[in-house]
Amino acid sequence: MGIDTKNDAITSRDVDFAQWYTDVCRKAELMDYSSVKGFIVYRPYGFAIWEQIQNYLDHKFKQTGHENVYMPMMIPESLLQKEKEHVEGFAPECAIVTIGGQNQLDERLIVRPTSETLFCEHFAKIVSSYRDLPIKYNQWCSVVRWEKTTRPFLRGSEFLWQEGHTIHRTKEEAKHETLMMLEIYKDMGKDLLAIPFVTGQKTEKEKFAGAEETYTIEALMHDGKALQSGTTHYFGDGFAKAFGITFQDQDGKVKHVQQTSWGVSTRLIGAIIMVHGDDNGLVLPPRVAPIQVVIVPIQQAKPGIVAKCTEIKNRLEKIGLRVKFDDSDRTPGWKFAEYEMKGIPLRIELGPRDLESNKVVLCKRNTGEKIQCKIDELENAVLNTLTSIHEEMYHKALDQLLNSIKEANTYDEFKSLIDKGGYIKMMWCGDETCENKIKEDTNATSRCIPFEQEHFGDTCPVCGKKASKVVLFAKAY
RNA sequence: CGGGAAAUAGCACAGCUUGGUAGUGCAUCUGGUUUGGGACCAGAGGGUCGCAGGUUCAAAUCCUGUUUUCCCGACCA
Repeated sequence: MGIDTKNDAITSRDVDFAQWYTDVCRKAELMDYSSVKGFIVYRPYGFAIWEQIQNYLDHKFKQTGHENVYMPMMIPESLLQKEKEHVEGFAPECAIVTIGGQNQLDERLIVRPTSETLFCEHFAKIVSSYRDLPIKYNQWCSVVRWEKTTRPFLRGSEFLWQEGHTIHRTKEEAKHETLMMLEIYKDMGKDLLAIPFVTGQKTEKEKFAGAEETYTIEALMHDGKALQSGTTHYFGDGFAKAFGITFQDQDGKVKHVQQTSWGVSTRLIGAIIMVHGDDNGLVLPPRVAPIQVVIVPIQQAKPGIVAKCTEIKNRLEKIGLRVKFDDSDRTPGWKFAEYEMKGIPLRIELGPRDLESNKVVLCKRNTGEKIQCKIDELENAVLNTLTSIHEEMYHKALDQLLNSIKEANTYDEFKSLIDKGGYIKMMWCGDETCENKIKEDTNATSRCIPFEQEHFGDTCPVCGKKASKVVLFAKAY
């Protein structure tokens, strides 16, 4: 009924994107707010998406020789302060414990905002020979950063993530690791999330506190804003020197290790929502969807309906699919709307008409398209449809990304383009003052120096000096 | 952290101006009829009004503080 619709409907994506996003987060039952600012409850359905991401990445990490470990949550203040740039980068957003039990602590403890320092302290203890290298660790955990403005999944005071930390014998090996992990993240976008990422290097201004080089995967949201979705860092020997991580090499000399770190977070859930979602709610790419297929019975009281649905569920589970059969006494219309809100990629409808003709209706979440399918051919049809849903979603997002990238040859052109959203590519002199000016004038930031470089000018449109690199700018979350 | 708005049942809101200890719709529960796009009828349960103080015979309502959320800036994954 109309009233029902009014209460359950979400804000239109193009009317108020921010409100739409919040509505989807809550109505798709991904999260709930807690009573502490910036800390959210990850509800089962939201957490299940994270678990899919974890499963995918954990497998890739292990395939590439990484081991999972767990570091403490608390960092002694003195430890965090060992690397100058690092502490300066994180100090403003640290939560600090000053009391333990009943007593004031002698040394304050920082709730980890990231674990570089803990890994470094540990590495220094366990490495002595080149034979000990490389060490490739990963940690799944949460970190705390006292953010001033928070939004579910996109920016929280606490968020879940993985952080990889590796140390290597040579610069080449560490750099290779840094780029290999970036490639794994990019592949994850394409294979799992159906999100195309632009990859490239961060400018000096935007790189990680303490890193020598930072690389990034950048995605484009439906509202035209960019989202940094993951980063990998090459540290060189900066941390190794600060923390004394040394080893004796084959030539007998004592050397510092070469180090990397890399991470993605639950922010990826925000990316999925904002890249794929629509006015009916969430739209999940099939491979990351906790439930890939939902079976909705029509007139389920009629003989044979429930039995046939159960049979279909079993057959689909047998080929490895995640399937839900909703035999609750809700009406079909209610179930359609509910599972669309939750973004389940494929719905199977089965009623008396279907039973009679030995067919089912497949309905694709991403397009709404309905397809008749013979029950005998169900397995292949479902697998193929899920595959094509993934491909359609990826290519739609890719088209949006590519169409959004505009070239600016003058600063005026840049300023008018940047307000329309998307990425703007522009020649850049390499000077941070130009980035700062752009930030001040337009609120846009440099997102990355893309790997795919081209040359369409000799000067930086902002300052007029010589320019050799193309940089992508955008307004970002 | 600055500027603005908000907080009353699971959700969305009304009540506040002019104090007299809550109301509507949806949701929930029970029974029945239904079922191909958020069903219908009948009945029932549920809140002390974000939190903490204050004023008052009396506070959802007035005052002070505080927390959280949303929007806009500055900061960041």
